[in-house]
Amino acid sequence: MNVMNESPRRKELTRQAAQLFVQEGFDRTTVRMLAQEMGIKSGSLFHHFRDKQEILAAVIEEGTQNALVMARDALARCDSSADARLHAMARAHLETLLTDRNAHVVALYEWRRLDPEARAHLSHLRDAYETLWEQVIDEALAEGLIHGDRFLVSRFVMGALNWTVRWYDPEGPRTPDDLADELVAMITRRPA
Amino acid sequence: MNVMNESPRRKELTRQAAQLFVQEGFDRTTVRMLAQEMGIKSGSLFHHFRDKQEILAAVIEEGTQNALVMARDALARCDSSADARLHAMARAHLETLLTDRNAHVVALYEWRRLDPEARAHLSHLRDAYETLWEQVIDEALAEGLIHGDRFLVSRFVMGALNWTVRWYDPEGPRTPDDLADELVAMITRRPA
DNA sequence: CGTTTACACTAGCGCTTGCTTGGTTGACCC
DNA sequence: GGGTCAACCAAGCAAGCGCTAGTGTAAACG
Repeated sequence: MNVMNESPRRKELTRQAAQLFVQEGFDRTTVRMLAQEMGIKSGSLFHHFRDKQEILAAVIEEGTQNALVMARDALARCDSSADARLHAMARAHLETLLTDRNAHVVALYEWRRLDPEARAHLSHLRDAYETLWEQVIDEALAEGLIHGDRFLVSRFVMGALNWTVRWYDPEGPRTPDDLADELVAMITRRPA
Repeated sequence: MNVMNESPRRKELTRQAAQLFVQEGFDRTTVRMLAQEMGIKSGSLFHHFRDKQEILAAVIEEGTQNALVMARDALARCDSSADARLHAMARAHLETLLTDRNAHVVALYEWRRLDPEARAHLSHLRDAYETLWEQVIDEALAEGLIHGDRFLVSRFVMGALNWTVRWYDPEGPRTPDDLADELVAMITRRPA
């Protein structure tokens, strides 16, 4: 059992697991269902993952890692004005939420099913991401672009953004960038 | 099996079930755990509820029903200015989220575990609540208190509010009213 | 060539799950 | 004081669960 590796095979299996976790929820997804989706038998699954928990952790790690990379890239690519950076973060957030939807839905809904060790490890990743947000919020506050409590504003913004997975329809008329722009407009006191 | 009634006994059992569902998640909560928490044996549980699903539906119905009543009362109690009504809705929302926290956390996290019939029934309740919000948002838009797309603004606000169950600490320095006021300030373009 | 390695299989163990069945208890009612 | 009824219990069934053990196989390696 080569449990620790980052093989492309394992990446693909993780992606398929995410799909099922979204459809059925973690607890209702059996190892037999996972195996069938992957085109193997349930026993073979444990060649790639130590146990079912590890599959969940892999899914969430993937999604969070990607979000962090996307956000850092987006910040690196834009100028230093708080407005530009706020837009960049919001757009990057919504873009990962779309392209990597399954993994993020799992991260949002099944976080509590992680065992304590996995949770501790993944908390660091998530904290790094949230710190990015707080920095950008701080800059916007410093420039007078927005007002209010830094802690509360960043929580409110994260909530508004994450809630989109509940109602956003990719087939609808609105693009993720539309949402991002409207949200930033809403909190920066400029007409949309 | 007196399944349909609204006995006070059943209300109390529902409250205890909500507690467990929050702690363990619906799927991980066994009927034996529920029975123990209720001080009865697992078999006796099915005297009060048809099956495990019905307990979940009862928990969510309770919470949503209460939220609807609270919101309507709050609106009835305040004057007709959009600002006052916006505050009233936000405060009422956060107050139920606090006093009825268990039921609302279950509604937010375990909604997808409902079977189709229960979901259809409860959707109406939830829609009624969301319609209230959209009306108040409409009034605020009409008065020029806020700007933007009615649909998007109400979704963003609901997201920001519902996300609070993730991070809000009732023991902390902030009251629910503080949060409500800060949120309204954030979207109405007035300094906090 | 023989050995190793990655990946898959079959078969099933030990346990837990939601739920059923058949029966007991005690409070209330005419 | 016999009948009714809500509330509970003891016992257990059939199904499904995560996971393990042991084996097969084909490609890669020296």
